[in-house]
Amino acid sequence: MPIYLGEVRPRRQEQDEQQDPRRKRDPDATRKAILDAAEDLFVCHGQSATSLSQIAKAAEVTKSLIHHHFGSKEELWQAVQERHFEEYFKIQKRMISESASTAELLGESVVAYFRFLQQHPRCVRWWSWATLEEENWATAGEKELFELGIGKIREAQDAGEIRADLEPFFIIKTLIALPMAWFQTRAETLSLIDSDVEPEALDDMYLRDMVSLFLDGVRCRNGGA
Amino acid sequence: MPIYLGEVRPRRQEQDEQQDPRRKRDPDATRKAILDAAEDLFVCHGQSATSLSQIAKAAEVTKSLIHHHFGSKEELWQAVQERHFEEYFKIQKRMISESASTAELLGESVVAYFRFLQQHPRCVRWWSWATLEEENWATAGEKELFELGIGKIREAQDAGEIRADLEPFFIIKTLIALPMAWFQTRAETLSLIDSDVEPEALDDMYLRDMVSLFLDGVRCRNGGA
DNA sequence: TACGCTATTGGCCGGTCGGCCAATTAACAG
DNA sequence: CTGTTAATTGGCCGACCGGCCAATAGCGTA
Repeated sequence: MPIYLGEVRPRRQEQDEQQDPRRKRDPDATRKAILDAAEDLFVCHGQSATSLSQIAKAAEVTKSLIHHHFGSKEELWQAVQERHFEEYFKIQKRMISESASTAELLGESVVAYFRFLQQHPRCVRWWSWATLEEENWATAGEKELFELGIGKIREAQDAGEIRADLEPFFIIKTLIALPMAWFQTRAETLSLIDSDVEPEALDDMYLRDMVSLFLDGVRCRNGGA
Repeated sequence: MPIYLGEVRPRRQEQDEQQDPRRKRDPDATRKAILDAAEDLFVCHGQSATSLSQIAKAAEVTKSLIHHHFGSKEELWQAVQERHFEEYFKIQKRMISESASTAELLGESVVAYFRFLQQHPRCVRWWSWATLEEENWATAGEKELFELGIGKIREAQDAGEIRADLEPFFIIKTLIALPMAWFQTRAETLSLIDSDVEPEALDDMYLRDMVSLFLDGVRCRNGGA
């Protein structure tokens, strides 16, 4: 004996019906709605704290439909992850490819990465969940990204722009760590700061010092040693 | 899927019975056993993926007993967290206080912090869970730690050992981020490296380059600019 | 010894979990 | 128009969740 807990709104609004009133089934839109809702909730609460019921409700879909399209909760998580990282790798790859391999390569890269994470807070949280909730193997896309970056750094090292005594892999690790860690702990940092600067201003202040420190750390010294 | 960072030892071994066979109740030992088991499982799987039944089984205790001693699951998590961070802050505070505030302060500090995390992998994971699973406010202990570190850095800046144009708070952020991020992504890194170097050797290689980069970034340049 | 306190136990609760299944029905190919 | 496919639905399942409670039993104390 089901109980009506309020009205169930249709997944597709009236505008959609005007666009195509005959179409009452749309598996692609359904899949997207489920993926979107799942990404929201997974990013917010993590996988194990998110139930299929919540996802179904948020996507305005029945729970059975999730199983129909994705199989299990685990497979849904994988599907969301694939879509997420596909987008991420595409953007990062373009970023690295477009960057010059000479003078201020690393400075531009770290700023670009910082701005990217600033505009995509989901990336930070998703990546954090992923490293905690599953065995973390490097994917092919990740390897490709590192190879690309290592190549660029080697060029800059050969050109004498960057210290040759530092392993390029570790430089990239540092480049990634500094922006990522900042946004991972952003809320905590804000509560740690007494003054009432706006978050964006604080971001910029950190970025300036961080880039300065990083560049001084990787650049060749004039005086040697 | 999950990573096990240590086994849960039985609460009372046979030796204990020999020590005091009459003693069949020991609330303190029980509390400790529950906290130990909870810490193991929370660190491994996070709070929401850990059930009270699992904790009870691991601690060799009934579920009711957990509620008796700690109230709710949430309160148990808090209790574990308090015990964990109390230990953490004590060690860190001693580390900072003992460090000199002159020449190689930051070099020693970052190495010490790196070694600490290397020997306490739980800290990395616990801290990661904490930043994801709960609203993260800076605690009093954390504030104290930062104040302490900022003071030390200011002294070094006044002594001309460290660049005065960098905000001490951000220097500390960097100092923490570089070791933390390394161990957060350690498994992924190992799968990314083709060669079969031992993990400890890789740690040392990263540490050397990271410290060198960090010190070059914060130290005053002879030539100015 | 007897009593009170509480650590400890086993059993139970309502609710929710992930997952499965049969029935319905829209879309489409012939 | 008819048959096939598959998107979609509601209902159901056993398992397990966190939490509660009455009963038991070991300990300190009077």
